[in-house]
Amino acid sequence: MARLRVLLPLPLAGAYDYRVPAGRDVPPAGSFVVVPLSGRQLYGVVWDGEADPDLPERRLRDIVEVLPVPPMTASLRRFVEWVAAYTLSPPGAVLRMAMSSPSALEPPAQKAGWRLAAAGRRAAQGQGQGEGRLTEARRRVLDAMEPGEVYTAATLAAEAGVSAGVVRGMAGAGLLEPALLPAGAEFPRPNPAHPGPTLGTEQGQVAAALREATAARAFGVTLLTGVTGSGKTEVYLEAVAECLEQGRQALVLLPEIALSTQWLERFERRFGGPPALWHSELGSRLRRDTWRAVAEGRAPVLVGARSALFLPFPDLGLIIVDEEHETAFKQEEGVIYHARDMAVVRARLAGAACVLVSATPSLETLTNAGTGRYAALHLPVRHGGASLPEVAVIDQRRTPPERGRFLSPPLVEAVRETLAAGQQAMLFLNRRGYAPLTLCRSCGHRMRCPNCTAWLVEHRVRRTLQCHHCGHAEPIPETCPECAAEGSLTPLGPGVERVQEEAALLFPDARRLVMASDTIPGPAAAAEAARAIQEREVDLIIGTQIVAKGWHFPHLTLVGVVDADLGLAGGDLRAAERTVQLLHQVAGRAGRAEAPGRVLLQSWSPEHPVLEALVSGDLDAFMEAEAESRRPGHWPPFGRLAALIVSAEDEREADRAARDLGLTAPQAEGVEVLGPAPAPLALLRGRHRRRLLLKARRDVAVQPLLREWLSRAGVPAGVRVQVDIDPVSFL
DNA sequence: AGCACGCCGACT
DNA sequence: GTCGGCGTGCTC
Repeated sequence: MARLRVLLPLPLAGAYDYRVPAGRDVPPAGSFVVVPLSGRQLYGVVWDGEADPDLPERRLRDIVEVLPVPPMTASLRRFVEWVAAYTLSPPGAVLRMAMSSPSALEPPAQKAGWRLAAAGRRAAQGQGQGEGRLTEARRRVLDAMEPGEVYTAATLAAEAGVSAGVVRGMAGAGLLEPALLPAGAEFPRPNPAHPGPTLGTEQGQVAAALREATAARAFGVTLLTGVTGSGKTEVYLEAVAECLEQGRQALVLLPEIALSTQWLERFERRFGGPPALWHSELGSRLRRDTWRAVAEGRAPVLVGARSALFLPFPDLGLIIVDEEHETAFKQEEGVIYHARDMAVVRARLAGAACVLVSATPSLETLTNAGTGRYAALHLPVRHGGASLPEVAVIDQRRTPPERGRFLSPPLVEAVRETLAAGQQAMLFLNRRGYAPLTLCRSCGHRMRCPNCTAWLVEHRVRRTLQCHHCGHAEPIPETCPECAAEGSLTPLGPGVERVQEEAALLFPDARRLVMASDTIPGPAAAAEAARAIQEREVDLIIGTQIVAKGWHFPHLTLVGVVDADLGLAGGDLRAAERTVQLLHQVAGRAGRAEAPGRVLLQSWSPEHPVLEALVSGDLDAFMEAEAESRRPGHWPPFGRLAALIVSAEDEREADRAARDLGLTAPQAEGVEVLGPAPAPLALLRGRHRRRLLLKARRDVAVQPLLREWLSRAGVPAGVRVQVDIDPVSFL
């Protein structure tokens, strides 16, 4: 009896061997199968390679069933293996991401529909005999139908522009016969020939280059840069159009797909219809239908969050990573991976073109473009004649805000002018809630999270103190929990809620909108906010980083950054790079139409290179300097990093395990291990955390080193060691 | 990921 | 004397 290997979506070390019952066909690699495992039945994938001939027959069990789904392509199987090896995760854990909708593997439910009967086909060809006179309405229904295709009564009536009664009547007359069709959403086919927006000369040239890269039907990476408003989206949608014309599938990754309603409008303008969507908020039904539509090639374009990389595209021709510098592409839990980097790998294994898009590319990507590994295309000007906003710093030391206030006089004045001119203004502060710290004025006690090394953030609207790391929330106490003093708890520092309170005092007549992840929880709220702003129902937007991405606010002419220094503190390798990217992105919201924009950055250290770069607008020079500061120490992208996070409920256990790991650290040429040290979030969700950082030269393969190190060290029970290859966050 | 087996506290 | 807590270990 034949044996084969089956990979299961579980964190097991490898594939398990199963038997194909006698007389049954041996399913090819990639087939989705049902197999027994310790008394239950699981879905798995027939994997490549030979089964172990030494495994005794009695330990083998039979494959139960081969599922009627297109097999997983070799390209996706290699991708699963590659990601597992790179991230040091069990392959099954990666496979689980590629099987994220198990119910999609089951035969789809069928629903009742109609197709042309023999009499209907004759009538359609004008050879009807005795089936009654062919009315105009019935004629239209026949014209709308393809022979052999199955339609629901409702879609058929809608397509033909007749009432449902006509369809019923035709069925009664024998022109149509009942048939079953797969239930679930019909997936629209975006039309590459749809007349989209007209491109400018330079846009057209860049679009042509991207089309060429896509038409090559081979792997290659292109970096597409250009300031906000230069039309990068419209340009890369031409690559999508080319991919569709090639008959291959296209994948667009966006950092925050759930909030991207304006992006979807631009897509529809180009293609006359929507793409398929993939993100964590999809309902289970839509999720299942989408997964299956992708697998069957019925979804030619899919737009999604990072997890969409693991969808079973049968013939992927193009991957776009928009806002490639965004840290949201880094998955920080479970299998820890960077979707931008994995997109490049997925494209290579699929023989697809890959386009990385950003106004402010990451240093990693810039370096790859600099060495010629990636092609580079640039859109130099803003489309439609709009100019870049003018950026200036407000020196808080010279013109400080009033005591207990956070908006300095020049910024208040600028907002006033803007509002008086009937234009919109935005105040940006990357901090949710009312105040980041609550302090007792009487004894100095600070309200902190019981589970994490973090202050509790006051959310005045919800009347709670919240931890932004673990979700802990408690009511704001009347008295200090430490010294019992009454009314002594004082909010310290601003969050967007507090800025909105100040704005209410300063600009009482302005219609204000707070945009933060807790006030804009999903696509519907995002769409409503975008609409209200576009319709000028809002004068002043007060927002966190969610306002930075992808929005188009044509009447916004002033952006005030409440705290431009925020994010520069702390020993994070990428703090400066990230701050430049975020603030540049926010600045790009201003002045997109005919009115020129203005950006004011409140800062206590205007001489900081980040602020100077933003004011001068010379981000290239800033990134070059950033590169030169990282090169000598072999910091990324000129070297490799891997973080080990050791955690345990017991603090001493965590300490001991981390110390033991440090003592057994690999000693090799070009490799350095830093730590252990308490993680900045030394306590997270009740676990004590220690960090070690392995730094290696670029030419060192860190995975074998780490594998050997971890197996040698032997982690005690209760202690968890997470490996984060290419860490982005240093918490 | 489940689920069983296994060793220490409050009960019919 | 048992029922049950969830800590370790195995599943082809």
